[in-house]
Amino acid sequence: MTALSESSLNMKIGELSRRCAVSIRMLRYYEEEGLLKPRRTQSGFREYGPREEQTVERIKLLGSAGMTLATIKHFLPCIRGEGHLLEPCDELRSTLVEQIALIDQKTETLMQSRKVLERFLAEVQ
Amino acid sequence: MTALSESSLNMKIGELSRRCAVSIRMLRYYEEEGLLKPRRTQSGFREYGPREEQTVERIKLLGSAGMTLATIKHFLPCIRGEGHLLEPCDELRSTLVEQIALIDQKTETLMQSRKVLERFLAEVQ
DNA sequence: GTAAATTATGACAGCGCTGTCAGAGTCAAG
DNA sequence: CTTGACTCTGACAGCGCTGTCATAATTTAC
Repeated sequence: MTALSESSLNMKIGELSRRCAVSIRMLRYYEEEGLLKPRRTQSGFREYGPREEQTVERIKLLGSAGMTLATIKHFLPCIRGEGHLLEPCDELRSTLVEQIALIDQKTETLMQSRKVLERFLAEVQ
Repeated sequence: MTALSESSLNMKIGELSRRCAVSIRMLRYYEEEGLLKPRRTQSGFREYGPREEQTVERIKLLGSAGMTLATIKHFLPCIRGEGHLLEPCDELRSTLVEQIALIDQKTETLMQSRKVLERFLAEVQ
């Protein structure tokens, strides 16, 4: 029987992987890095529930914002619900500001690079 | 006598490093990757001239545009003078277009990330 | 009961540089 | 000739993931 339970209360890693579109490798890696702590069956298989699924979604969200797992791990406890923040944690606030500044800096670098390339391109025409 | 020749015709790696502000490690790496082929003294020391210095400058320029050394290596022969392109090489043209598209894509990703972070930040306030 | 699918752990590789360290030879100045 | 500065080669480490492979145990399906 293929496991396709809707609100899977105890998925094994394969199903969570499918549902979250995150590779099994990465799910194990999240655990390795301390972002996920699934229960285990007697035989040692990982068991994930909705809570873990939610955590993975949060990780994906923050990850898509360019945060490293280490940073995400740090602030995972500050996050709740559908991406809403829990504690008005000052540290989180300043980290967010830093991250944004970092992004702006990277963007600036990319714009510089683009200029250089455009200049080259203009010369090849 | 500290070597500070103006138009150094045969600099050793240390001087080129200073003049180009590129680490010795990287100069050797450029060579390893086939971007630079300095002469050698009898004892095996690398000797660089203005030509090599110019090459390094080009590498820096293209590198600042986000190109990998492999890509730079590929098109180094197409470049001349102060960053002016030599052969109106079609391949170079399309590579430049690709690189620009890549940059735009990265920029787009960064903007997405920024949005996510901004949204978070707004919620912490 | 047996084969196929799934899981477990651990380790190695790769991206594209970049630093650093070790061991040895070379060059310059005093 | 000795010392210190410089160079040589080769190799390992790290960034932050991410894939993959090997070996073994477990579970599932027929």
